[in-house]
Amino acid sequence: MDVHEITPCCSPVLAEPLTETDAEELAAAFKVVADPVRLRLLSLIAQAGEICSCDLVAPIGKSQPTISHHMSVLADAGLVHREKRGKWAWYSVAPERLSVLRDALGGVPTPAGRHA
Amino acid sequence: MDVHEITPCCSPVLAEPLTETDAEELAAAFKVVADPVRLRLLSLIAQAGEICSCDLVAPIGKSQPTISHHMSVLADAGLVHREKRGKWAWYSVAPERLSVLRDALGGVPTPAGRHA
DNA sequence: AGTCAATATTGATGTTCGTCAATGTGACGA
DNA sequence: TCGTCACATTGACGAACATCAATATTGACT
Repeated sequence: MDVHEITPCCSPVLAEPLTETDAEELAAAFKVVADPVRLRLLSLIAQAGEICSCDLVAPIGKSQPTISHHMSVLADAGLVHREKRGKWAWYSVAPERLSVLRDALGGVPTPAGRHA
Repeated sequence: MDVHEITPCCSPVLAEPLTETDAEELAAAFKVVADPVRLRLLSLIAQAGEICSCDLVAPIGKSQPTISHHMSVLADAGLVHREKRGKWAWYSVAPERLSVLRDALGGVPTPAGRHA
């Protein structure tokens, strides 16, 4: 499956009416992140900058096929980059892709009062 | 790729290791938004400012119980406010809640220079 | 060649989730 | 009080998904 094309940038959920198709795509994109294992994988990869699958199985505590499956989901969604070097698969995050999701959640330029 | 502007420095997901519990919570939160019907509902409500259930069923094209179910999910997640007035239930969005999700995805509080 | 190590894929299983028909719960008006 | 309208809840069904054991594939090394 190629969930790759998620509408480049501008699907502010709160701004304009979502077509059924746009909603499907956006939902599919969020579904990728809506899993605890994948979130922890993203976290691990981000901190390492670059990491190989062999170092992902143990910290997560799931079987190797399960990790491989989740990494494929993340890679297919474009959230991580996969590079095979020798027998190892090295992963790194694709921040642009995360930004797409973030922007979809409220393209609102921050209500001007939210500074903290 | 034009990643020169990204600065993936400060997102909760990308910044510190997610505990298993934190990952569960975050995933649950994203799961709420990872549904096309709920996204369209959010979109409809946001544009109307305030809207009652009776005006949600037709545009979405699902049964009344289904809409009611999704609205409960959104309300339980705190993404919308529910106010019963007479027989009608009026809904409005809770933007703060969406911000939480957005921040989790790369919490840069809008760099103030990057406007679309 | 042959063997081992790392990762991907297959098949199967249990669970979660979206959906609807039917029914229940209040609220309003005659 | 009775009937109706708006919404919530229940129960059930099917599809999607996360997970693992087993197996396949690919790369490196001798």
